[in-house]
Amino acid sequence: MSEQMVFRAIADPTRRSIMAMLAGGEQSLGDIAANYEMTRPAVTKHLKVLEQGGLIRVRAQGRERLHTLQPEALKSILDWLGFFSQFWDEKLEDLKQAVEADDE
Amino acid sequence: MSEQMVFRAIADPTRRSIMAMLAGGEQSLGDIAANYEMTRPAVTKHLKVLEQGGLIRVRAQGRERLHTLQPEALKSILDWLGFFSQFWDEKLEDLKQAVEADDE
DNA sequence: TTGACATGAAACTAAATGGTTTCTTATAAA
DNA sequence: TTTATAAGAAACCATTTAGTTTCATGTCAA
Repeated sequence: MSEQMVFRAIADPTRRSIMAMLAGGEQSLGDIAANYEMTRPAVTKHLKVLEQGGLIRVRAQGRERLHTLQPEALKSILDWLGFFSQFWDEKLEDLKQAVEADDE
Repeated sequence: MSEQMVFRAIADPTRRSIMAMLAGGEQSLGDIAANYEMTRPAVTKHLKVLEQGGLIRVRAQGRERLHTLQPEALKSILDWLGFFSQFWDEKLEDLKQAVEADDE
């Protein structure tokens, strides 16, 4: 679950779309795949990449596998953006610190 | 310069490293390439991807090409993160709005 | 307990990606 | 005006990626 895996995971538009969909709540592979032209195995692979990046959690229930968004994993991205905010706008850095303080 | 090109550009660790380096100021291809094991043409390709994502600007000076960081392009990423902050932490959304208000 | 259904796994393919080498062009400096 | 330097361009290669098809497995329901 390295930082790199998060960047990799969000690089693909289909995966970002899946994340947006899961923001609406837990969904099975079938539910998710119904929204795309591609086959289920293709969607499964995207879900695996998202899981490796820590962006979703998977839970088996009966013969289904339910996927839930894990948006906290996006903090790596926020950290990275924070570095550049030095050269851009100090407010992003402030926000980042606020979010982190919120963690405890 | 689509949103996708920004996500694609930052997906590669070498390119993120180049961005960090350029945060220190304008640099020529030679300057940048000196910091990597790979050949100059390889670095050139990375720079092209960064340029396509709007993350750097290139300016010719004599026989050199000077590259400067364009961190504003990272706003697409911030926007996208902002959507998920709904499901995570409202503070990120606040920050995003603050940054955008700052634009005028 | 048979059948249908949700998923996993494996083998394969096409295209994109990250890299190389070689060659050319433009500018600066001796 | 040669010569050296900075970079672009093109052709090529290996690996990864995003997708497919086919087959196997586990679970629910008739």
